[in-house]
Amino acid sequence: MTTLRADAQRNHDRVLVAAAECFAESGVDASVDEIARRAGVGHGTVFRRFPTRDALVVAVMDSHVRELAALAEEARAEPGGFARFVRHAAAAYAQNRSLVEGITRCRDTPQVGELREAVQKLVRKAQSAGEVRRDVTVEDVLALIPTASRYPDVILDGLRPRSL
Amino acid sequence: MTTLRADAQRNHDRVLVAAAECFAESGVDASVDEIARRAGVGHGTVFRRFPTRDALVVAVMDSHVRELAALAEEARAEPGGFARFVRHAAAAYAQNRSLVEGITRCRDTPQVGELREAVQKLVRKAQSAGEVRRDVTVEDVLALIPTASRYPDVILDGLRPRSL
DNA sequence: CGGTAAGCGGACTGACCTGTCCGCTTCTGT
DNA sequence: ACAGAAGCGGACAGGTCAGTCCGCTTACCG
Repeated sequence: MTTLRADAQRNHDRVLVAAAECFAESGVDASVDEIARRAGVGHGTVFRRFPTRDALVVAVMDSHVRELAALAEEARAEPGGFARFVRHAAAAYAQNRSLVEGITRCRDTPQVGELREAVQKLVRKAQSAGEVRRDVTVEDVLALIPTASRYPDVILDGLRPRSL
Repeated sequence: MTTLRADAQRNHDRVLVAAAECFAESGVDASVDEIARRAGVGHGTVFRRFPTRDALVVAVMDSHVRELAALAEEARAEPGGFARFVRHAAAAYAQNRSLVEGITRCRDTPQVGELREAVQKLVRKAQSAGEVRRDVTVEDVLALIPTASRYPDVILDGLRPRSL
């Protein structure tokens, strides 16, 4: 990929920012027209950089997913990091309504794969420490985060081993 | 409202059945055309009975909501009925993907009001019996049922008072 | 059985959306 | 400063969907 012309690069960035805002506000189905308007470009310009709307969704989710993965990575270093991660991730979901559907839609991208891996390690560590039920999987944790954004304590309690 | 002509009544019922099926299979955004096709009528007929798509959604949700309310009513009679209700409602949600968004969209209908009331009583009783956290509200329970359709144990455990 | 009101359904409208295309503009290397 | 490449954006095509309308059909009642 040869370098972009300066104006093209600027528009590229503007589109990405505008798309992230639109998705967060109006959900992941925000129209390309709306995004282009907010970015101050024609919608043809959006399609030149991102050949389909889906490509744009993937591009926007990319950075969000990376952040979550980094969060999981960090949390693994601290004791009790699992709960911290769940709370942080839940807060991110609470602030951005596009994350649930957006990340679901990007399930098969390598970035989400890395996120899964990071959370996997975190879960295993927490299980070894007796902080989390043995039968809980990464998928379970990722699936539960949206609910945890409203009910963190219910979810965290529910994930702890029962003190029989 | 004068009584309908026989054929009109039959079509009305067919549309309702078809709509319930389409919503369950394709989600609550299934198109009127699809519903009309399945019902074997023209889509003009659908719009004559249900002036907007939303009215159709409300009509379909109505019976589902009534069932859930009846379930809550029943459960109140039995000991441990709360968990039973949550599991049953969760199962209903699991089988019908339209319930989550459908019921959310009908939040302000009197039927959902009755459901809320029935669940309210059930929750209070369960709290008196020490089966459910004191700080849990009806809204919380209704909001958690979709998650409970995938993770009943996590949710039920999370709703129990902590044995400190 | 025949008149008539009720009902039917498909053609039509207008809004909205994704994705393409091409004449015009702007940047950039020399 | 200039030529040519890179980029721009709005017009356009093609699709879907909700909702309307009206000429034709069908059920009902006397």
